[in-house]
Amino acid sequence: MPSTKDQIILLADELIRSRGYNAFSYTDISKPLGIKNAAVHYHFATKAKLALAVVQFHLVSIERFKEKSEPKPPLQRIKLFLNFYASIQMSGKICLVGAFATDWNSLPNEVHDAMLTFKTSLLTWLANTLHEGKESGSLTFNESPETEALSILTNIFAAAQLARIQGNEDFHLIKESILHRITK
Amino acid sequence: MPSTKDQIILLADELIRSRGYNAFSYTDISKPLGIKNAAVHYHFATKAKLALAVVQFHLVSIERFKEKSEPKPPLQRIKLFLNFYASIQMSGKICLVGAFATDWNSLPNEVHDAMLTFKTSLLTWLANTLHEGKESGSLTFNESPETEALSILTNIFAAAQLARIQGNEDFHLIKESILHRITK
DNA sequence: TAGAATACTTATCAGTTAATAAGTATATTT
DNA sequence: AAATATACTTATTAACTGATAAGTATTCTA
Repeated sequence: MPSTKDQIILLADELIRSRGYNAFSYTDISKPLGIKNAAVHYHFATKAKLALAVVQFHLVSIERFKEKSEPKPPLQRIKLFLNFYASIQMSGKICLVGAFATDWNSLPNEVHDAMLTFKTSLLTWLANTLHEGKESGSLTFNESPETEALSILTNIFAAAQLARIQGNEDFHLIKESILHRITK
Repeated sequence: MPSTKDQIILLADELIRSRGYNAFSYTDISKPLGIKNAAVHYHFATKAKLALAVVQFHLVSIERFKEKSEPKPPLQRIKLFLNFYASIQMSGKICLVGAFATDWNSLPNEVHDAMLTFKTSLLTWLANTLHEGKESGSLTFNESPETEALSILTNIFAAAQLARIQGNEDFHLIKESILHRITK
């Protein structure tokens, strides 16, 4: 069973990516976990520090994802990546990047810095994977790997946001068009 | 000089797209306008109704944009569209779609419905413009106009969000890659 | 086994939130 | 000129916010 601290982080992540950073309170954390408000403050003195812990949790998650997908060929890795976003979309959530971009100006510098690390980590991995796929001839695209990575990331995380407005048809159209673009 | 009601809408729009729906208060509206809290409530009884007015303002804006750009050829229209998003990005704001997607679950059905109209209006215009451009031979793309429209919209509005995390270099890379993709 | 660190609870707070009721000045209509 | 509608202000509220201080039970350590 995960520690209280980990449960708080997990729930905060859930809340940030389903309701938004400025739309959840310490009570939204403490009540479901059956603990008191002050217990949350014991683990995370401020809401900003809790937000930082959520980003750090994602940084660890992405590292695990990289390691897990490493043995697979580039196209398979990209598909895993896109399916990961599909699961986000299906659970009614959005990507951390989209969630924090909206509330950017209510977040402290530490969170800004951690989010930059997160974004860079994602884009670097995507660009490297695309590059490797092009070298080996399994992937095709016109732009540089870095630009194509940007295009894919913006496509997929915005698609999860768009899906909130209307169903998930658009999401899958976008997902498929990304795959068309890089496999043709 | 615009009416108080219009000034409230304009300022609310500014606040929603710079800080987020759940990060601004009635005081953030009343203070800069030199009026009292209750005056804002006089024009917009609830915060949700103010949000709805902001969406409706955008619906009118987009209609004006369509009319204004109508005489121009498809590629020029797309360029105007992308430049409009560039101005959003440069002013540190984000698209309404991105802003409300995050706070989606704190918004009432009326706003949801209006946002669906907004999204549909944007995508239909984009798809029609792309279609016209392909017919006349000025634009080229592999997917259907509807899918390409989805791809362009997600690219550009997510790019404005990404730009919050780090500079505006990525934004321009994405903007250029969209143009490459449809002009080649 | 004494002491200290860990993980909380109880109790409280000052500030902010959206919202409401009642009053007032000004402009418009009849 | 009287009546009415418009556009506010004054004053207040209950609920919630993130945060803190002080106390307590349990576990680990020397």
